[in-house]
Amino acid sequence: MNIGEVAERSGIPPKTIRYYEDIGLVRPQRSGNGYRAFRETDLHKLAFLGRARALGFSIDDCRNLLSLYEDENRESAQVKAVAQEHLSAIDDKIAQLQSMRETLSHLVRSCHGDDRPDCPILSDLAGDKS
Amino acid sequence: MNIGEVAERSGIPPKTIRYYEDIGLVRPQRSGNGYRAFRETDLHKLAFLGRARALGFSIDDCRNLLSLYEDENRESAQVKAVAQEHLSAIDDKIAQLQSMRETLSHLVRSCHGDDRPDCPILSDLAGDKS
DNA sequence: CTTGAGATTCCAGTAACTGGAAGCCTTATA
DNA sequence: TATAAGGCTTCCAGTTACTGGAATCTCAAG
Repeated sequence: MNIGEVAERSGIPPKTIRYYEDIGLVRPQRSGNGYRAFRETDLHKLAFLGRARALGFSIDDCRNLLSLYEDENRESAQVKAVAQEHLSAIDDKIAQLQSMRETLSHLVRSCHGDDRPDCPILSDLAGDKS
Repeated sequence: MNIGEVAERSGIPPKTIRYYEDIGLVRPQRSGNGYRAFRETDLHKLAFLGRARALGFSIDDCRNLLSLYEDENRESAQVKAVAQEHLSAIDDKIAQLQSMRETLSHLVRSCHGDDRPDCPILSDLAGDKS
């Protein structure tokens, strides 16, 4: 398989696949013409990566998960640990965003948003006390 | 004021303040010794930036908000538009994270997490049906 | 006079790609 | 057979918003 077909089938753009090779996540062989020659296992790996990335795992986590996946003797506890840590990072991020959202939506609601210059959003950012 | 004091009072680290000058967000004067000489207005601007950044506004948004802030003839509608767009970006991000969270927490719950290699998390990432 | 704190500049690295240029390789068509 | 289109290659640069570190300079205290 050439890179185009793999891209199509894995849903990962060619550029990204080349990047993943650069950083050692996949190691496709090469055909005589210098083109990358992907096997089914490479495709499988890339699809794995695509799903892990879609769940927000970092590249480093992905590397880790992939090696656990390929290790017959892994302990599921190791996988679970990675996932749990990521989950709690997601929770933190959600909490942070929700707090921003809270403040921001108050501000937006309080701004009349017309042609007058008076604006509580700017006042707040400027630090004006109430 | 030297950069250290401004950093202290604005809560923005010196490195970041220098960076903000690099990209033209603040333009402190210079004293004879080459040190940056900040006025109260610079400090005020930096505090403004700190608050905007804390609400998740991008540097570009900040630049925009700052210029609106300094424009006596702004229309509050412009400010509100920036804020609303950011708010909806935040909402999108929260939704995306919550969807990740959903999937991931199911997976985590379904993994027994012991010394056995069997792991639903990996199975899911590998694309195993059911 | 020396020492230490705080200031300066410049370079590089972070995360994970993405865009673009220049140039092969292959295939189809005129 | 010439050529044009499309896919592939590599390499360089840019993105976001800083942050760390090195080498050097300035200033105040003892």
